[in-house]
Amino acid sequence: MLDIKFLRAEPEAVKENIRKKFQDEKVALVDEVIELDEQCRAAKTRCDTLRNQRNVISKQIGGLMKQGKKEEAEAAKKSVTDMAEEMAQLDARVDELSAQVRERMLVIPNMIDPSVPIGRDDSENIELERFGEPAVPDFEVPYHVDIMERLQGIDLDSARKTSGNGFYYLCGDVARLHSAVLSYARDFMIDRGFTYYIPPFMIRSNVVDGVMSFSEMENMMYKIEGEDLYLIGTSEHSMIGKFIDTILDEDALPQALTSYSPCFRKEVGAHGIEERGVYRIHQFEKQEMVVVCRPEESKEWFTRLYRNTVDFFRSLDIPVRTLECCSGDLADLKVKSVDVEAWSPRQKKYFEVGSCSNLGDAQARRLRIRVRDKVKGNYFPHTLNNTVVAPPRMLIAFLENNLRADGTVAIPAPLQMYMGGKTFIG
RNA sequence: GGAGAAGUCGCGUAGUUGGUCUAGCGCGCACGAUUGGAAAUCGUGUAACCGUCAAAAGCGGUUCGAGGGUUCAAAUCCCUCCUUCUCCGCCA
Repeated sequence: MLDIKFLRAEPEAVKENIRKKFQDEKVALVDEVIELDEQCRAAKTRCDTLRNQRNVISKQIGGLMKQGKKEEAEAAKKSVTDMAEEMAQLDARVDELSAQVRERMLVIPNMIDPSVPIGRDDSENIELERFGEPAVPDFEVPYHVDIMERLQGIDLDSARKTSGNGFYYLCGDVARLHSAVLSYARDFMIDRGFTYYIPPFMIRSNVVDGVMSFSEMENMMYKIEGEDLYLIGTSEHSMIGKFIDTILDEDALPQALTSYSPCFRKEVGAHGIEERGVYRIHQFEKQEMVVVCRPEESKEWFTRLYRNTVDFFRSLDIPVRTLECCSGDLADLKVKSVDVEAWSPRQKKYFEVGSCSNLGDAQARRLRIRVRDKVKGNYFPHTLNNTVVAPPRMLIAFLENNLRADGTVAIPAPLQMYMGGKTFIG
């Protein structure tokens, strides 16, 4: 969400930004906002003036009543009554106009960072850097579900019976591996100075409204029947939600948080749950990073955040690359975003395992998250988020890359203490 | 789930026969005075958002959990909702 003052001052820049994102149909919204906003402010000014008059007269009436001057008081009352109708109309007009302005402001995309490459869709995302050798072994790497089944580590048939498609039972060493990865990720981030959180796994509708659009909500969030509660789709929802409508002290910044949670997603829409396996599912678990920082520090944090994920995967011998989201593929709220992708020796390509985003001040503005600054006045901080790791999807990369010719799976050194000292499973 | 109590400007509180409430007081905080320095003391200040303005100051508006209503006028009266606390019940 943009600052409307910025839009008023730089309408052409906002339009140019919309074009860069190939959303030309939204260009007209800019002029509409300017027009509606102007009307809205005019109505508000007029309404405020009337209300001021009313307040002044009301106060006089109070004085008159006290002195017992009944007739004068009655006359004054009448003059206020005459204003009431115009005021009511103006009030309604202001409400209506500001709703129309907000409606448009919510869909006008955030200003993208100058470094974001211009492109229409995900096919034009740009590889930034590779880490590790994308090796293909000389034996065949099976589909990840087959690897898991051979390890007696997954039961999809039972999950379909109890819960339907898109759910899983993990068991034995694979389940243990799943927990080990999360425990290791937790400690990995704590060691890097992040504060560990276990947040609520359900949030209220007003928080949901704040952190996502209506269509996102419809396509992602599971609602608890008969309660004003939704299952979170990511811990970012509860972690950012905790700051809604708050003013942080300057010395509380930066907030560098790492949170664990299960994540629940309906996955309605474009992709859906069309594939077998645990790549896209209704339930997974995730270690996340969330940062709230000073605006001038967000670029530096952005790089640090996705490097954390790269380092994490590299420490588990998984080759990764970073992929910069082009303008057209960038979600409207984001200033810049980089995906971390892991190498799949079976598919011989990289696939997404995490996404790092800098939201600038847009999310903070939308959620009224502010920082107290007595000298310059309160300001909106920047917010960022990134995936550390999200199994079981991550296990696909893990198993494929650590699979050995004899069918066993190597456990890299950092994970061994979380696996009871095992150096391999199988 | 049952019963009761309560939500006021960072914190704690005052304020309910509607009108100098333009929300008082205490604490905290900031600045200043005093001091060799400090404590103590004294003084001053102490919210957010919107509008007006080139900008600041100033001025105006809104906000006493949220929303609606009554009224010329609502922290105060009425309605609906939310939340918190206490006790009981149930339960990882």
